[in-house]
Amino acid sequence: MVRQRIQIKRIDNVTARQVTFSKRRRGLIKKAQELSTLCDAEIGLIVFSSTGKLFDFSSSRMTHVIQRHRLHADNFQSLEQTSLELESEDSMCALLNKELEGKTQQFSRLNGDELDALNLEELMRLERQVEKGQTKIRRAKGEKLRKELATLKGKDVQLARENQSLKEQLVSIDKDDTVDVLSPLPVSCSPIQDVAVVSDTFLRLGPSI
Amino acid sequence: MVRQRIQIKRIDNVTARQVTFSKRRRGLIKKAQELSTLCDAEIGLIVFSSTGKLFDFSSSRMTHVIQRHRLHADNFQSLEQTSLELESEDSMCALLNKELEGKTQQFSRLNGDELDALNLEELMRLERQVEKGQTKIRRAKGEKLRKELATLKGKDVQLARENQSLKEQLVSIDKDDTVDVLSPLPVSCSPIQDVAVVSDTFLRLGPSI
DNA sequence: AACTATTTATAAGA
DNA sequence: TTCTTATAAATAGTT
Repeated sequence: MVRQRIQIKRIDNVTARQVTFSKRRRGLIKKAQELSTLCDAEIGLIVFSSTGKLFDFSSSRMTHVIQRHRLHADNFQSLEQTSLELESEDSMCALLNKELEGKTQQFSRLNGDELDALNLEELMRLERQVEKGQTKIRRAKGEKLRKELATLKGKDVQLARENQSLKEQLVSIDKDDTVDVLSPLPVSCSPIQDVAVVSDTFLRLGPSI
Repeated sequence: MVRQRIQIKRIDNVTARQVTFSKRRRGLIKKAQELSTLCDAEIGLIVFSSTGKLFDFSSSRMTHVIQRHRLHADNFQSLEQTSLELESEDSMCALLNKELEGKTQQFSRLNGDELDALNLEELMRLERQVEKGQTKIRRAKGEKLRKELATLKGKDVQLARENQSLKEQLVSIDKDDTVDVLSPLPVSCSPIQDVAVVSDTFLRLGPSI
């Protein structure tokens, strides 16, 4: 519908799907609001993202909209309504269970387990998928690392400065000879520990930063 | 919002309101459909006109959408929970739902998405996890490949043998001069296609067999 | 319902 | 995520 008209079919790319979802969800909710205001309509809108997140809008209490819908639905579906109503929780559980199983299997396969049933092509697709994820993870790691190092560097400089000023203080105190230099320094005067964090971070790095 | 931009407030003129309702209702439902298709979202939309007429759309069973909505609502409205009915099925569903969300997130992260909340150490753990999976997947691919090649090789040998025997038959038939050699060979006599599978398989292989 | 001048929504890219 | 922008889609007012 813009730049280029798109087909109305599932967007495979996860990122693109999330972006589109975010934009269109807001558009949809805005339209629902406008319709309810302009035409004095009672509206309930429920949206679950593919990741299971809930978004909703209702012009009045959602429970009221749902109640009213049930009343109307009863007129036309009194046959299947009773049995469905009773089983709904059960079937909900069953559905969730099935979803969970599917997701668990996908997860296992991404971890290299339960691969027996896959054919060569599927294995190769899986391999590509893992490589994509790997790239993203490494990029995220690199960024996180850069940020952490920048922070530590700043801290480092600051601590070195503090160190310097503390040394100067000690020198001037030594001159006065009025202080017991054997008593422990207050905590804030022990920069060595904090500086050590820098090298610790370096040690924890993998081979492929 | 055309010819002249309109204010989003109740349309007083009854006719105009009905017309607008009809147009916008269709637009809204179309948008809901598109969003559910494009983004794999579960959507329920309920609209009552000011005259009390019901229009609705749901990407799956409306009852399912409503149930799922109640589950989510329950998580945030523990105040008004009637403690009696929530004991069994509902809490079971809520639990499954939570599990599913958790698994979905893990899955996303393995795919390199939703990494923002992870710290450096977690990212590195994730990287190692992906590498392990990758190794397993590659091993599985290699094995699958070896098997497929072995099978094809066997087939190849057999087809070569068949080819040979067919040629011999042709030679002996030529001698007789009793056969129309222009008529197409029966399917089972066209070994070229089958042999081609071998090289096709080679072409499809990734760089890291 | 159809038309069409405009507004709005939004896909792609930054 | 948020902004921008070119373009597609929706729609207010009219016929």
